[in-house]
Amino acid sequence: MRPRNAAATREAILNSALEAFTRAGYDAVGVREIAESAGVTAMLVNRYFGSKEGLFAEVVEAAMKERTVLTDDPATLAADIAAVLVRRTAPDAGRLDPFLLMLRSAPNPRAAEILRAGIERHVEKHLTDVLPAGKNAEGPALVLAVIAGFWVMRTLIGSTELARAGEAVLRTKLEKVFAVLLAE
Amino acid sequence: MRPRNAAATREAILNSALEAFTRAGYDAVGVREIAESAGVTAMLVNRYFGSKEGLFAEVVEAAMKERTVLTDDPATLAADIAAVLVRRTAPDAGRLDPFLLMLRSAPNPRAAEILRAGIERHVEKHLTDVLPAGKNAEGPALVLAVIAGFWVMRTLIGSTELARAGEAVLRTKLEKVFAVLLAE
DNA sequence: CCAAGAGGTATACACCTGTAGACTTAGCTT
DNA sequence: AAGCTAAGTCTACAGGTGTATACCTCTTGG
Repeated sequence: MRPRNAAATREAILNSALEAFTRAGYDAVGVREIAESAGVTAMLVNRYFGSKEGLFAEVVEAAMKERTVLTDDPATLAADIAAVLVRRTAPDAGRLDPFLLMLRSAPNPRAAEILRAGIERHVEKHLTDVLPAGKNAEGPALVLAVIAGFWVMRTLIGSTELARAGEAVLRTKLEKVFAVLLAE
Repeated sequence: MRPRNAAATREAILNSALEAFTRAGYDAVGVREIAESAGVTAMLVNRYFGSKEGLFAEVVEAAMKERTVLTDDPATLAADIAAVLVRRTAPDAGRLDPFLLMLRSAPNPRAAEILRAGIERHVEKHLTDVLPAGKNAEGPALVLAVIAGFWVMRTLIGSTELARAGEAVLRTKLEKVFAVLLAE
């Protein structure tokens, strides 16, 4: 049994859940699995978060609230996004990115709705704030789409072509794409 | 009981499976569900396809073999892809696209591997063939990534920004992106 | 000192999962 | 008409799902 510390236990469950949901996706993870890896019984999860869905909602909120590593300078934004993206999706990179959480959980409609809300409230908003307030309203959304797609093909699917391609080439091409999308 | 026609029954199962896997993804669909909607017992699925995984493999093969509607003219390729993509992801469009099959099933690693093979053997290859044989080897893979990402955000997640944006704007921006990626 | 309540566990339910093995029946062939 | 085989079904298993109810036990406050 865990030492009786509600706050710490909650945090432990939240961490286990983030790891599990990101690794396998909402549907493929059971609450028992999450609970066990937090050193706790399954029922405690429901006591603290109401339900599996409630737990997921908190995980998403926590994952998206963390500031993304981006410049505040619109001029280097495209290059910055491209560089971070290529590095984070590299075959040897640690696999704990909010995008993976999203892509692996999105097939479940309830999870998808939670994710949509989180993205628009945090990620998309953050991107919009950095950009000069112009009339390019769909720019950030399209940038996110490209990022998501790159994650899908490079890590979920494991495209051999994207694995073989040099990182420099990918960075260059993606930078051009982001530049096009972020241009007013 | 179905009339005893092995070929027709096989086809019926295959069609039901394509529909179900595309609508809900590999993990969220049970063989009983597929069998029932084909007017058949669950065990017949395994008799014909060996296992759920075997069935999925045949579904993917069939779905990807169908020729994609693309010009053979490299000059209008970018515009063509953009137009088809925006139309097929429209909120009122019928939802039976191989990309949905892929995105909803990719979280399962075994399914992902099957999908990767299918994509590289059919879709990616088709795209490569249309392009002028240049040294832009990662072009087609990146185009697929953008398409996949757009599908994710517009239909799986349901981004309100991408729903609000006019189709013409989306088409224009995507065309520019594809042009960048397909350029040598 | 001991009772109250918070933190955590145990048991159970109703249902679904993929698939193995034994069984039945329809339809063609002789 | 009979019989054989392909086509299809039935039953069952071993395990997993989320979660509701009831229970236990440690810690703290009076």
